[in-house]
Amino acid sequence: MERAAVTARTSPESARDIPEATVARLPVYLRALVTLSEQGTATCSSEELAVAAGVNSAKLRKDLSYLGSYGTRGVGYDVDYLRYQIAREIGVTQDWPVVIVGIGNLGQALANYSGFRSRGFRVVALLDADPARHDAVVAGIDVRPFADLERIAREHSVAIGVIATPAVAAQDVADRMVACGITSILNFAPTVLNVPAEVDVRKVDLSIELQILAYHEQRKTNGAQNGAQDGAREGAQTA
Amino acid sequence: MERAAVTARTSPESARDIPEATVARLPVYLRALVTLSEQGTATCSSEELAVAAGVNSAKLRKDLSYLGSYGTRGVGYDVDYLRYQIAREIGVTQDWPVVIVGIGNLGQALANYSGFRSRGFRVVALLDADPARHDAVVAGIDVRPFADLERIAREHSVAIGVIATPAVAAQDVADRMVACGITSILNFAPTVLNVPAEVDVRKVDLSIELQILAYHEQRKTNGAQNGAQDGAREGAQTA
DNA sequence: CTCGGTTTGTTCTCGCGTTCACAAACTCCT
DNA sequence: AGGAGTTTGTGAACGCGAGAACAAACCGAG
Repeated sequence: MERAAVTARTSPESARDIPEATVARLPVYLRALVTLSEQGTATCSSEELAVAAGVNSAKLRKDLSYLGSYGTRGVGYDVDYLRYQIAREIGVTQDWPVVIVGIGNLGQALANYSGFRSRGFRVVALLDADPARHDAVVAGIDVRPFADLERIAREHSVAIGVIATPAVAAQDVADRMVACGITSILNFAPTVLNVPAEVDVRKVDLSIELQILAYHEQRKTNGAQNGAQDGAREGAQTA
Repeated sequence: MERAAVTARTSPESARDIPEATVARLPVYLRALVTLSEQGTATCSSEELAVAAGVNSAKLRKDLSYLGSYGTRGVGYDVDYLRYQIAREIGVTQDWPVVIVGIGNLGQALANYSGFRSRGFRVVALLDADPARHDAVVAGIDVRPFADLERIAREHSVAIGVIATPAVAAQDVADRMVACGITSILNFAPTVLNVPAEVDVRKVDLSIELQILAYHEQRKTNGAQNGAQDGAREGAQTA
């Protein structure tokens, strides 16, 4: 993992240390470029792209500058060219194999998500620990026993796993994934995963997002008057 | 900071400016406290809670200090007391009514998510523009026409809406939500929403999360050599 | 009461990310 | 060819968040 000094300049243009905040925005730019391309737009300015991506144009330009100089001053960016460059930088010029574990409501929704294949990913297996689900076919893919994980991960060189199980099972699934060589995990289960440092985990948590909204919503509605909810909010001094 | 004179108040000035980064972590702490409470833990130190929440203990203490002084030096935090204080600060001591628009695979999964009610939210309506879905009952709730949004939003004083439609419909849905007085939107559609400044939008985007993972994954596997993607020219060293 | 051990709350410092502002570079028109 | 008008790429200032470190506060033992 120590590629600190080995950041060789083998590839001509690729920038070496892209800030994390920029990495998180590149997919947004990529999607905006795809949309522009489908609309027949050949070139766009940083201002146009920034509006389409919902960000500040100065931030956009700085983000793109980490990848290299792919624009033309006085003109803008070639949509298809920039789109390819960002896709290459992210690493989605061809598909990554992905396994989904936990084929409940959410897992089925994910399996049916059409954006997978069009955006650089391919679902190679659906796994579930519950034998009652093993007969099902979801999104054209057989649901297999969780025990098949190791074989499938090996056969397809799977590096990315998605966890859509209940919270109690998530840590076990993660452990097995790590043991099978998976080094990137997208976790939909509402729990904190414990994994080795070299494994990347991103979490998507519905209730956390809603609670963040609730916090701000409370501030808004309390601006004029406390309430809308109820009045039983006095400082209940327990203990 | 001993602002005891102020912290005794109820809502008005209890904690004015909580950093956004802290707000985003409060729900994580809340969940960890609920788990600890269910396990029968009465008190915990910042270190224990930090481990359970997956963060640094110094960060945890600083976050909690924005809410007030709810701990006891030399002892730690009373689990149930702190849990209540965080829930109150977030605003989930009672349920927020929520509408879900777009009852496809994802919308159904969200409607069935049991974490809603237990974490401060109550689904009051499921709406879909497709008449073919209007006969369905999902999670015990009738799927209604999208046109019912205004009536339902008014009757239930709905402030939070969830968009689970295809991307092309999302902006229209958002516009209608805003027109109905909804001021917080959780958007699962893969598109950028354009809303007035006073409306909060949070987006959850599967393919963006996966692409971020793919970027780091590419860096890991390309540790030594760059260009395993489009470059078969260079001997692919899969170390 | 005093003292030692423990844990919180807070201050300080540092690094990252955002934004402004502008020179460099390109096109188009005359 | 040259100048006017655009737009990119980037240096610099600024604000926020992360983490270390420490004084204050609390408990229990003697």
